[in-house]
Amino acid sequence: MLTAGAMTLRMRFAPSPSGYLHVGNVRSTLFTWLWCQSQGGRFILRVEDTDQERSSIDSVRAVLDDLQWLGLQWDEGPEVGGPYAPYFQSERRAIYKQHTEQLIREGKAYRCYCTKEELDAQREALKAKNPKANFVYPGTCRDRKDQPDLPFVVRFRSPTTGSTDFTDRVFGFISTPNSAQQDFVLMRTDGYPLYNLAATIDDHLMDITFVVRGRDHIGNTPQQILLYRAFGWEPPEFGHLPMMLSQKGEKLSKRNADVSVKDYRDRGYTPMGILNYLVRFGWSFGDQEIFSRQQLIDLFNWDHVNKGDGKFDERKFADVAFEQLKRPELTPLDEYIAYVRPFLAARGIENPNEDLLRRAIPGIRERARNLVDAAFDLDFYFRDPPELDEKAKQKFLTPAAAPHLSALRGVLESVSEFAPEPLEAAFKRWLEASGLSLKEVAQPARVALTGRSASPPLFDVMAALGKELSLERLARGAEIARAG
RNA sequence: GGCCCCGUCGUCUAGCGGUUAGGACGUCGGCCUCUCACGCCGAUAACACGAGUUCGAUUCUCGUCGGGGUCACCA
Repeated sequence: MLTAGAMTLRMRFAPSPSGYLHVGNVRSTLFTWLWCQSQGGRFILRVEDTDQERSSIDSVRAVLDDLQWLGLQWDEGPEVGGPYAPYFQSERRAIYKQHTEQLIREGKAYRCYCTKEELDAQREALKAKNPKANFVYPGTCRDRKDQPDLPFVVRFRSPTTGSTDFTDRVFGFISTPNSAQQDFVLMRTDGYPLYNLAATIDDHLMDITFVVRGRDHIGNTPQQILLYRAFGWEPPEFGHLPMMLSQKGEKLSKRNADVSVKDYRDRGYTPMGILNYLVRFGWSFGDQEIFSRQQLIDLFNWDHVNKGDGKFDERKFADVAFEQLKRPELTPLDEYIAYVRPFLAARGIENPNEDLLRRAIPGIRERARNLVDAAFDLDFYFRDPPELDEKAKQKFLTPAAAPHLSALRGVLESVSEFAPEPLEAAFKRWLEASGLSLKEVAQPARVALTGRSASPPLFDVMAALGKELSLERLARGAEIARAG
């Protein structure tokens, strides 16, 4: 139907910089980005900042930062430029004005002098008579003569018969009767374009071939198609995604700071942890749940995109994020280190010993569900002496345990290779000779070494800490235990 | 209310006429174990309802009910 084939795929993400980037936006962007990656398409970022009241430069910055952190880099747009610049709609006003004037000249749009107040009054009057009535602009100014001295908005002259149809990549054929359409506003009194006008003009001028966005835009699509036709342009393909609802089933909004990318980043989720959860929301690949970035690029397709809305599940999200963090093939050691560094810094550990960090991370991988936890789990390795948990101290660093710790220190002093196996062997020999059980000694030793009653396996901890630190901590633990 | 869309365990989902309706999260048991975890085993729980079509419907059609989106000089 639409021109395809030889034409290069060009897709876009067009955020309005009026708040944090939330997970719903990210999912649309992710699907867009993935499809561009796999099809060799171009991914364009366009900032829809035509609403001066709501847009802010800080929000632009936040959106760009979040996208880059997630690894959803755009090929054209702010910072990287491109052949269709500028990519900020606020800098394209002349273009919208020119196109609007063209529509007016051709009689496809007209100036409307009704004020907001007048319209609001009409709407209220109607509602007063019949609360369920649907107010539509009555077309008051459709054929009104120009009033050079009055402020005006520009309205589109919508058809009243027939229907506007399109075939959605996800939802299939969607037909909307034009009788349900009204003369929607294209340009405000202040000369700024409204969303449908600006998006349509830019999508065409920027050669966008495939528009992917949330289902909340389905109602805008007929209006935009009407505009494409009015300009004599060919509409792109459209693909709408089902809604991502909050846990409670409400629409996600930018005011919901608790579902913003920034928030999950602060909570210690990695980019792939976030993307992996989001990609499975509305898309599936059989029973597979966990994917690498490259797998996603290779496997993503539109055949398995669902239509049904869904509710966001915090616990499932946490689990997917954990799964990504846990597996070394998904988060290699070097990446893990880079990710966890800021969280260690937040705990006051600014320059952790690199070797120690490398040795310690394998032991905490399977128990840290996120990077906040990881930094906590790693903490005792780098703090000397380790922070001592009061309860653990009282329970295990008792006078009775003191001689055991001293003895253990002596035993380990003679171990030359500080690796888990030799350590365990030496430990067990000593237990056998002294008639002690591992259970009796393990917890006091753990508290001495880590300051806590829960940690990775003892021998792994000692191996990671190394001989010097291990002996030092056992000695100190024995001292504390003796003092009771 | 108009227009549009959707409907499989509590949640994300597999299924594309014949299945003991599968997986994952969660929850509840158990195993493993030096602690905490990881892991493993098991249990729990779903085709909204009603008519058709068909030898046979979770699957196709229609209706009902339910849910959602949208109807701005926001995007």
